[in-house]
Amino acid sequence: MSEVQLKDALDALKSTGVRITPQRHAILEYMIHSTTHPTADDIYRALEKTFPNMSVATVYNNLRVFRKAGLVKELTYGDSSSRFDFVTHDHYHIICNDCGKIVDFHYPGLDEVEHLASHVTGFQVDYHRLEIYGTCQGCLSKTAKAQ
Amino acid sequence: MSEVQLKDALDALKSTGVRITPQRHAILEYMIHSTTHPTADDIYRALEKTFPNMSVATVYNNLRVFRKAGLVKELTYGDSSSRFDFVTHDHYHIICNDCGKIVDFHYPGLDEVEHLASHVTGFQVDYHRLEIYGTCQGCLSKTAKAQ
DNA sequence: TTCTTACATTGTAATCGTTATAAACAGTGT
DNA sequence: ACACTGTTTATAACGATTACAATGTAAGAA
Repeated sequence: MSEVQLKDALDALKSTGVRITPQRHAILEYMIHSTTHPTADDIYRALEKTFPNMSVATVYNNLRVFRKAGLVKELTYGDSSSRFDFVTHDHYHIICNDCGKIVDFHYPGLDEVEHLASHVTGFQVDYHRLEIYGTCQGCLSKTAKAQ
Repeated sequence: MSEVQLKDALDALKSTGVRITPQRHAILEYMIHSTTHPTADDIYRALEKTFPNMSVATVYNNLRVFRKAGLVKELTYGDSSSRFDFVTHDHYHIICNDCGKIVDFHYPGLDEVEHLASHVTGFQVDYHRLEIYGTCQGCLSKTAKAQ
């Protein structure tokens, strides 16, 4: 199934005239198989073994290419580095304020909010971003024990 | 009315044992009267005249103090610098992808999403963040003319 | 009041994520 | 083979934010 995703992504890229290099292939593959939401540096370090000469700039460049192609979303989480998320179905993120863990969950799109916002402000709406913050089960039980 | 907000904010700070310095007073006052969503540097430059010796670090330090006290929210918008928003009523932001303008709009809280997310993931939910992205009227008419 | 202590501010250096740049390197079409 | 265009690499630069050490300042105890 993720093979299909990869193929679709590569096709989508090719159709927009972007060349498929081994590095791009590897980055996409890594992102699709990754269950976490990696930073640029995560990706860089994960592929270091396979591409000893690859530059961090290549990772950033290609993440930007993917983002422009709509294959990847960038999540700016607080002060630290951005995390990147391969776009699959519509889903949102819930983020643990203690350990930074990010978990996906599904929810029907918030079209109504978009419409209202567009109506009130006169903006042409493109998309939205929703994140929920809290504490994950692991950190909850950790602090419970500590007391 | 914004005088009341300022007084409330100062009281809230004092009650948590935070000292009210002239700089803190000025930063809070600026944020409450500001209709935009200023960056740390905006605040710094605005108060330069009144506090010629104030350091940028002071602005950052105090914004962090305010954030921890729940008086101020930090908006990490893309790659550039964070913007800070004095917390008033529940409102959300719509952001122009062209010029970066941020406009407030009201919408009833998304409690339902929070509940579902909490139920599905087992997180204890604290708060959420929602932003809508698009193009503002000004930029829309600008690009319309350019064609 | 004066001393002491804890918190605040200041100025500057350092950090870290990200981007710019220039050179070397493919692929593709002629 | 040649020119062209897009890609990677390596490194320098940038810019926002933070850490740190020194100085300043307010409040409470003696």
